[in-house]
Amino acid sequence: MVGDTPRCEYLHAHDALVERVRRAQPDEDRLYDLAELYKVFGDSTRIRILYVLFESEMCVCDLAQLLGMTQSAVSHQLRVLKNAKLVAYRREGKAVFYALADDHVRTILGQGMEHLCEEGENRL
Amino acid sequence: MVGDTPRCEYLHAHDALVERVRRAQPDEDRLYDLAELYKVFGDSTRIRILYVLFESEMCVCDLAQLLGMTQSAVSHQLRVLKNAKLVAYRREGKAVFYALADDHVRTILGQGMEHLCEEGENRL
DNA sequence: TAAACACATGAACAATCGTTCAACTGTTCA
DNA sequence: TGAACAGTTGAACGATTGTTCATGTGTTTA
Repeated sequence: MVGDTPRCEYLHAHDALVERVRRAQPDEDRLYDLAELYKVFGDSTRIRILYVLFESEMCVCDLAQLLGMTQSAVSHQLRVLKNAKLVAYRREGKAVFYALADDHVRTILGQGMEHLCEEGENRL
Repeated sequence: MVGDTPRCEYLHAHDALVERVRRAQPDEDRLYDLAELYKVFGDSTRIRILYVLFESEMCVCDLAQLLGMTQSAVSHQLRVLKNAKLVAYRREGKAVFYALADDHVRTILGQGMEHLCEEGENRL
């Protein structure tokens, strides 16, 4: 975006470090996809849905009722979760049941929650 | 938000489940904070910054140079990361050096990256 | 002290995101 | 087959978000 940003004077001293770190970076595309993944977790409605599914698979209607939301809104969010491979679904008559896709989602949620808890503890 | 959403007919059959799951949910505030945390990870610029700091602590100017961004833009994002307790900083003369706050951040990044890699593998 | 430097911050604009409303699939049952 | 139901989808509006530009803060050095 910017090519003529003024560089700090001691930059040449850090040049080797900067270059080494730059080479250690993953592909930009991969980092972009990673951000997209976390963006899916970054909405309280979707987090609530995931935590419900953490306990049990559930149909859209029950989800909407439990969360106090429109079926439409829930369905839109389930679509996002489905595209990110975070939930799986199965049809049973007129109803569609959703569940967490795999244990990976559980782990990620757990890690995040741990970080929140540690904040209050001042573990330095 | 919605109180008069039409309920599916078999809802009364699921009532016990819904109620049990509802009671198992963490506080709303906690889930909200968790979403806020992931929101911080949910931006490719911040992910890039975190992955750079994954390799080494670095001053703002070098970060800006490495990422091809304005010092201002980097500084704004570092502020967000700092507020979320994801990075720590120390002053050395005119420069300020940033680093990952703790190993928790590393774990979360690693878990996310693993999920991305597994997507391609069709591990069903 | 005054200038230069590294960084932080506030305002504002463009872009992205989540919800609502309305219409549309697809399944079941009379 | 046709009505009722569970769920999906598209368009649009309001709110949130990230960058830029300009200015402010704090440290060093002449």
